[in-house]
Amino acid sequence: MEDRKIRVRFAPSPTGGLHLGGVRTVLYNYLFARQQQGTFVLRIEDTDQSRYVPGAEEYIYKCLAWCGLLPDESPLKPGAYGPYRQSERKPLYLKYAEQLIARQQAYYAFDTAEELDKMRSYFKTEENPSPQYDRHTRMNMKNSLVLTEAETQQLIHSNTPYVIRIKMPENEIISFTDMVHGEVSFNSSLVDDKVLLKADGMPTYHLAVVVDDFLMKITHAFRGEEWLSSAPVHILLWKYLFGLEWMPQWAHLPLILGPHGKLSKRDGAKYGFPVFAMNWTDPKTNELTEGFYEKGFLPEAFINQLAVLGWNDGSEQELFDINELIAKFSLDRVHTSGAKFDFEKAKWFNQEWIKKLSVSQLRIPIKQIFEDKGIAIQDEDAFDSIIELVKDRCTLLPDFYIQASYFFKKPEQWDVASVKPKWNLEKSEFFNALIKKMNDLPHWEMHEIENIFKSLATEKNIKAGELQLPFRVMLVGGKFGPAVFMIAEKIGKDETIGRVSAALNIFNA
RNA sequence: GCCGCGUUGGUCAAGGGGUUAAGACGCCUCCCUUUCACGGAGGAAUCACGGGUUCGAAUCCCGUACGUGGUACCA
Repeated sequence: MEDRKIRVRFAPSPTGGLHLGGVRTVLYNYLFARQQQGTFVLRIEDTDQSRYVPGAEEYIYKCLAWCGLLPDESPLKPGAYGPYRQSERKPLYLKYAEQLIARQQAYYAFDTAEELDKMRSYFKTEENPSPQYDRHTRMNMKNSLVLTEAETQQLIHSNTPYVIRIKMPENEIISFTDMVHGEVSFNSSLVDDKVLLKADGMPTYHLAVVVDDFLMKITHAFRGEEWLSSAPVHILLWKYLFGLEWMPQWAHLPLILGPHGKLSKRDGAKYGFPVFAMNWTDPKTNELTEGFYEKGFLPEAFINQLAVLGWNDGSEQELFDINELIAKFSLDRVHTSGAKFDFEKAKWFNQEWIKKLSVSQLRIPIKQIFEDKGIAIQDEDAFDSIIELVKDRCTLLPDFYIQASYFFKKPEQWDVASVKPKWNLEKSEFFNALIKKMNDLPHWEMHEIENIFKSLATEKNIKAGELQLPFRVMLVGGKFGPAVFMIAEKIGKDETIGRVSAALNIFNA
């Protein structure tokens, strides 16, 4: 048991966007697998045909690829334990359900949806708003526990739809040791008779997760804490079907919360931050939910923040690359309590990673942004130096466009308001004279430009400082950016002169 | 309602019987910078509450409150 090869899995259901919590679960799986020289498998939990969403599975691969968290085994890259889509494993599950029935650990139930509703509303009281299908109610229902063997067989043979439910034992303490929560226990009397096999022959999550984790030899199972309350069902199933000694070690990860509790797509829309890894468009409603990728996050930053949202190494370090995470990650330092996602901090992580990465690593995504905006980059070396010049001012990737587009085209508008109040004839004349001086300048180089600028200012008896701001606004459009004379050097003599005279017309108007 | 899991500044968090209760984000002040940032120096702000145990509790125990998840032929 102890020397089994480590195998972990991420098992999403392809029903929509991949949210923060999902990515973090992938990440912890990935880190653990890499650290332990194990195998990371991706299994698609598509047992609910009514929730099938076209494109969702491809989307998951895309997100994992962007994050750099690719699985070792998946539907696209099958290993020895396929198929990796539960819908394709359908024939596997029935025999396990029947085995449970044979041992009276499960039973057939023929209740229709209407009959279930009826039962629930009949037993519903103020104290018990949601009655369960359990030891209190099951003997009032239509199932093989109350029907005779002959009646049951008759119903099955006449193709009456049925499900198979687990028969929860009475008053048994079910406990296990969770890798993050420690000892957790439940009383079986309080757990309902969960459906294991649906009327369409598909297993529910409860059966599928146990059967597949066994068949795929999963050793450690990470999932969100929302699954903790159904853990007793899974544990019982392991005990009945395969033996507890083969059960993976569970780790129920704390939830990632939004500003007001559970993180929802709504929060993202409402507070202006993404909740999905990448843009997701619901094919039915056409509704678009923004992703971190499109928002301009670096995968390194995204992963880094998710890693430390619920885990830390005990030191003051906050910035980790993937290799450090692989080396340092440990389940016993994963928190037990949920954490609110803080978009401000997310931006900080991105900014830090922009500073951390080399220009050549940054170039590709930034170049893409410029090209999407219609600015073709021919000279990559020049582009690199511009990236270097402005990177301290950027927190999200699109900021590079805002901070550097004026190197490639003249400003679309000028921040006239910050110039106008102090604008006068003398200043206007200064710039006219400056145009001439610049024109005559043989070496177009920042210090030389600065020299003529300052000596002209002295000559005209105006403080150079008061002229630099208008000059800046003329060249970049606003009050931002690196040293003005550097900008002038980069955009060139003709362009500088052109922008000064164009702006002069506006300022003098 | 019932069951599970939680609770250290606004947020992320370290600390797990004796600490001036780290650090980070955000916020504020100042320095640097005749732009915006970066950077630097400071500041405000925390152990949910009530009982125990103990010489001593943020740390251990019990309650309460609050939050959160579950309570589907969804995962």
